[in-house]
Amino acid sequence: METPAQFFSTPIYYVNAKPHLGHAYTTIATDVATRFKQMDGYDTYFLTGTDEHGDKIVQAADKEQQSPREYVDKISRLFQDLWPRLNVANNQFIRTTQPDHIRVVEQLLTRIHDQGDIYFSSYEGLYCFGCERFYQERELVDGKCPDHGVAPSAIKESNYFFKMSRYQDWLIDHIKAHPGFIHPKQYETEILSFLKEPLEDLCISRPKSRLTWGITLPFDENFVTYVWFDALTNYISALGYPDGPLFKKFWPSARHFVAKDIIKPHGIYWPIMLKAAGIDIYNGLNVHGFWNVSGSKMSKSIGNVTDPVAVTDRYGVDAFRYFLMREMVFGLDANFTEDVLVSRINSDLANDLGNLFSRVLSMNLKYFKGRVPDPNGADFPDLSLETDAQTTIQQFKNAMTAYEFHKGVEAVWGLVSRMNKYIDTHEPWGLAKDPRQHPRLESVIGNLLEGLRTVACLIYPVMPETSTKMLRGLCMILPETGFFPLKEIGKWGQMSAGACLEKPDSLFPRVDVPKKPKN
RNA sequence: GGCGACGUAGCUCAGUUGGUCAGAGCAUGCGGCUCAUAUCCGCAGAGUCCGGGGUUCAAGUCCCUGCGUCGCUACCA
Repeated sequence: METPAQFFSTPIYYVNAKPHLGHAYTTIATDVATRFKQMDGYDTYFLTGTDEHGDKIVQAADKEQQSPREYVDKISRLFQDLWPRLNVANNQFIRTTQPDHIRVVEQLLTRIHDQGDIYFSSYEGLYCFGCERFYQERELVDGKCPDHGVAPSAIKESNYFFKMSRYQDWLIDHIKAHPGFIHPKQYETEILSFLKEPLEDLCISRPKSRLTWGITLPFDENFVTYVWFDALTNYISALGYPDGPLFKKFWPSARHFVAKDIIKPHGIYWPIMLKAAGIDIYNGLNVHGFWNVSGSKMSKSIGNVTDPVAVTDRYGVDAFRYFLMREMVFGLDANFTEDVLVSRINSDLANDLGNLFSRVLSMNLKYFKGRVPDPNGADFPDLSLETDAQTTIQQFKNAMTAYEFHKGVEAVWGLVSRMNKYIDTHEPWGLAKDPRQHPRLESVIGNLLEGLRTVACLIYPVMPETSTKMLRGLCMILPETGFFPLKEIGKWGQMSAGACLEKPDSLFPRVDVPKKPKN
């Protein structure tokens, strides 16, 4: 049987500011999904990158007295350097200023232009010379430009337009015929409701008199292409469209992760562009919500733009990744607060998981000098955790397959909790006092070790470092991939009997919280 | 204005297709254990599931309506 392929992407991030919490979340979520699919037996490809053309880039570069090229190199570098620090294992980092990307954009534009879905037309609008842009009536304040306080002038400009309206009915049918194309469902509803209104055609160019930092239209050298034909095309240019082996293997298995602010370009423009170009439509869109910080929207003026580097430096990468996946219901908004992060670290990671790992291994050390009990020793069906583990694996798989990361994490913690109860119920310290009970004690410890192995395997997508640390502590020999395939995890008795386990370091030290004085 | 989301225990929030759905975690109180990172386990409390109406044998769960919070309203040519 052929290995199924799965392509995941993040948006390419616009390099007009440095990376923040939102970028980190999208990218980590995509990384988690990728790692999970690998465990589930897929060949995966994970793409991220930066979007580097356009007006705002030129302005930002001017402000820093740099050329656009210098400027985009600098900011793009910040993104490229961030991902390894967050344990994000992307296969490729694409930049829209790369020649091979530019070539594909040109090809795509040519193709769609040749078949007649791009036309030239003039537009008359309200233009502010200070801002160098057109305004919609509703954007004006008392009929004046909000930045300059000057009434804009009515001027005429000609541009190229993409005939999206032609494909509106097709898109509606496509969405309805492919459940899950836009996930979660509430965003599909949203897109379909947009599509109830007639689509207007998309302006895809800017005259070079106004903007030169872009890709020149292949059919008119006086214009550059604007935003979406440049940015969205990255998803296929990165794979080497039209003939590259990656493209042949991974297209159209793409699922694009995006935040809810860019569902329209991804849910409407992009499928229509593909359709017009005669390219297969991507598999689907995974849309997530926004992170608020301490209860308010992230913004520069409030000063709560959260820097992922600062958080991970302080609390660790795995704790950060865990928090993001556990705390946000995929698709809904969530709140990021340092208090809540610390509370999650202390209760879930230190008290539940870390302490469980520690108590089991120290009992094994105390009662059996660290030797792993023989799985073929005495069998006590009433002591088996195998069914619990298998149930957990199934729940985990179901949740992760549906991109419900918080549920996947919860399923694993359900097992952690059951193991803590199990210890209390069977009181190994009581069994240890009676030599006749030693076979039972061995079975209890053996089951707990197997349970820990299961947990260690399952947390791999979310917390790869901790997974490895735990598996090493359990003397499991890691496959070269760094993880155990999902379908192999449930098999009981995989620990090597007789291996000698040492007392490990704490997985997650508690974070001291100064008690708040009452009142 | 239009469209959409949300409004569930002190706090943060889960609740696919209507029928153990009145929940989890945290916080709080009491009790238990000692293997463990002063960790773990048990028990307890509170909520008219925003208000009102409707459909149904049965509704946080569907429909209508009111209130509150938030987001989008694109092609910024």
